[in-house]
Amino acid sequence: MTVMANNTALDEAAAPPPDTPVDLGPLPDLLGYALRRAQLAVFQDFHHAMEAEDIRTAQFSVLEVLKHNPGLRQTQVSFALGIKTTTFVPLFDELERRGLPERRPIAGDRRAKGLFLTALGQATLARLEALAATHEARFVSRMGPAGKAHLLGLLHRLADRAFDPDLG
Amino acid sequence: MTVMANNTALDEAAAPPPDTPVDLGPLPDLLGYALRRAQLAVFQDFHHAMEAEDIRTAQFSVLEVLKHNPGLRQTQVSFALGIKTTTFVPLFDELERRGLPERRPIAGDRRAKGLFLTALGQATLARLEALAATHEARFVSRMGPAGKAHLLGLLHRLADRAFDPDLG
DNA sequence: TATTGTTATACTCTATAACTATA
DNA sequence: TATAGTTATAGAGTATAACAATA
Repeated sequence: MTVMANNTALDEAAAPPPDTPVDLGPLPDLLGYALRRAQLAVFQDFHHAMEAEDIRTAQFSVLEVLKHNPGLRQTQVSFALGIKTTTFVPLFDELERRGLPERRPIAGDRRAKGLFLTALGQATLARLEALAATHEARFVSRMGPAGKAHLLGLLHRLADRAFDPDLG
Repeated sequence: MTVMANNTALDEAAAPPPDTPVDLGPLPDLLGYALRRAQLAVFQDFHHAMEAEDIRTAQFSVLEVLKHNPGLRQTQVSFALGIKTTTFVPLFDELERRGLPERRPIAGDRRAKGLFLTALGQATLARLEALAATHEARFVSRMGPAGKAHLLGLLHRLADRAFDPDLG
């Protein structure tokens, strides 16, 4: 613990020199802080990898869900990804404007719309998946496949409410 | 892999029933996706835990840094936490309005300001730390202290550029 | 000239309310 | 009455540009 001789009640206080290393206190030992730093690093690398294709994480997730579940309704896609429907609309509008997915009417319910990848969307997603795989490999190389598997398991324990002891 | 009989070019396409389980494809195996889900769960619990004190993660981080580094300049605090100075200003304004930290002039540089916790800020932070400890324990109970230590190590490998093999 | 702090602006993500057209 | 999709709005976080005061 550093001596805190500067923390006085003086009107004018001496400050540490500008390049003093900063003590982050308990933050590095908090799961939330470590998760935020790791997520920022991974997402920044993802965005950098996808720069040429101009695709962000939420957009990539939507395209993947449409690939694996063609015809889903907007509410189903947004719920599955934890995106509010009000957020989903402009996100999908932009993708549709670029011709990657499209809305189609659904027989039997004129309120709802089925979402599908276009041929262009399928071809684009194939390129995105290759970029994502390279991106992923960059981080897996830091811990090995076993480390990644262990990490995914631990992250799942954090994200899944079923592991909350308060919920039985 | 599900048969994708619905992915036709028909104007009107049949949709899966509304409660069909959604196939997330490769997303659950991607580190970024798992990190985002875990971070959302942990941050939501943090915000719930801090609801009575009306403190968010970035605010808590700033208060902790001031506790451990009284007198730091704004640029030093924001740089250490990865917050832009333009974001930091209104964030700190709000905390100062509530009387938790304060800006003081620095002897020798009339441009800069030293940041300090007030007595109220110190007392408040003590309560926040107790709430944060309870919050943290909720998640540690899902994996044990060894699991947390392992997780922090893996997250550090993701966040720290020093582990990037491309950088030597 | 460069730095500290600040204001202004904009874009993304998130959250809420309210509206339409259908069911 | 409820649901699918949408619009509008507002709050946070993030990013850039520009400015005043000072070094």
